[in-house]
Amino acid sequence: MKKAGNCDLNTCFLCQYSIPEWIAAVSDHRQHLSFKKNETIFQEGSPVKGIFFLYHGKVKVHKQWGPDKELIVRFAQRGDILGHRGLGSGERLYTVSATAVEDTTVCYTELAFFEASLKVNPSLSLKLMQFYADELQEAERKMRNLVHMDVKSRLADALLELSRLHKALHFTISRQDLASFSGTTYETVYRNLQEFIAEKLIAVEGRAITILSEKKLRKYIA
Amino acid sequence: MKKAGNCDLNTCFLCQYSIPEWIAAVSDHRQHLSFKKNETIFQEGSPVKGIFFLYHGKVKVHKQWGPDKELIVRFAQRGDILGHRGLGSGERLYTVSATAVEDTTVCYTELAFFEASLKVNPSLSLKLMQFYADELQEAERKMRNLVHMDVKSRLADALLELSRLHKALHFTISRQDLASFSGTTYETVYRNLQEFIAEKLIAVEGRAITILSEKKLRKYIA
DNA sequence: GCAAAATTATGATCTAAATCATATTAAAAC
DNA sequence: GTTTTAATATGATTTAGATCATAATTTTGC
Repeated sequence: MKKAGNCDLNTCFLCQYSIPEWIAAVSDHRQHLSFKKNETIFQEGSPVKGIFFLYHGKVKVHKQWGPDKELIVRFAQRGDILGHRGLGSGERLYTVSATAVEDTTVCYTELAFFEASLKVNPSLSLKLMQFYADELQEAERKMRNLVHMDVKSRLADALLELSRLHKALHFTISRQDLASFSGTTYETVYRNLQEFIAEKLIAVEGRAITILSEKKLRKYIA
Repeated sequence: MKKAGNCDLNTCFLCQYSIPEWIAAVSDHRQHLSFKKNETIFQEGSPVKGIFFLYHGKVKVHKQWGPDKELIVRFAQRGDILGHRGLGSGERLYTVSATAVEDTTVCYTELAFFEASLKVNPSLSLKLMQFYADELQEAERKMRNLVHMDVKSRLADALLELSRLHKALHFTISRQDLASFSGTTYETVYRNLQEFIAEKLIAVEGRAITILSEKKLRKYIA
């Protein structure tokens, strides 16, 4: 982790939904940090000191279970807020970890400044509230999927979500991350990907996955 | 569902966190409804017209999967807000159903009034935001549990949560609801409850469950 | 550029928990 | 208060998917 070049004050969740008059304050209070691939941005269980906004790169948000099991709850993209899960009514501890999956640049603001931003910018508060509602909906939809859908369907769902996130039918992800994102194991992902390939729903080359039939993939979910 | 006697303007999430001057407005805009055991308060997929506050009774918040599978995501208690999951950025549809598990009285306010309340009462907004963050944390903790813990541990977790919710070591719940809350089936709940009884961690009489050793039950989770 | 570490590939085995089947009992409805 | 319906009890069977084991290949660090 090290300091990095400036963001454009125009991209992230904070800047997008703050009134123009506030942007100067943001500029004064932000700090730029960059992280190499696989570096930890913040760690589950450690105290929340501030909020992050992703400027460049990709980040996985994940929970650990024991030494070697994880669950990826979200992939964050350019502009996204990171660390807001820590803002509950309990102890201010991160309830997830955030790890760069490629070289990444983020803006960081201390908690106090972010809270001031919420007070000053009603539309920021509103958008954050909506974002929480969206994430809660999605988390509970996935809970239902974990309980009632089989792995192949969950994997189809994960592939479609990744495609949506990347705004492309083509993206790159390791088998293990795909397993942690679908709530299963590496081996099971491997086998089901083979099946999808045989059914010509996807094409795979190393870590690169291309969706060939979004439609047929979607049928696995309903 | 029918109209019911007045709430005390003092108990629910809305009244608790509104400024005193706003309470008169709440009084003008609330509507009282009562639901019998097993009646539906609102249904997954139907449009969000308003927000509910539970005044008396118990409500399960659940998602359906096919005709006969469900997942209970939450039990709501006196004072709790209901329907806020529908306030995301997408279509305003309830993403869960709410069903009375005992005779229940709720206050109802139209969406527009609730949104006005949020604008007028910053501390209501703040509390709602914290509540979302709490629920999101909890949903993701449960996702991790579904993926990585076995049923017996999840059942222990569910029993402890129910105990916490009821603020008592004694509570009442059907086996099927316990299954839907733990992400498993009736039969598996039945068998694991037998084991807990044999281990003297709980006592069961009909639908009534008493926790005998919170401590030992807790060991199943860690 | 090479050694070490991580990721991928693939078969064999095992097991937790779902499903099925069928009494029995309890609760609700008429 | 009896019929109907729903919830509980419990054994037998099946299966999806985890775990284990071991190569082969790729990536990364020095």
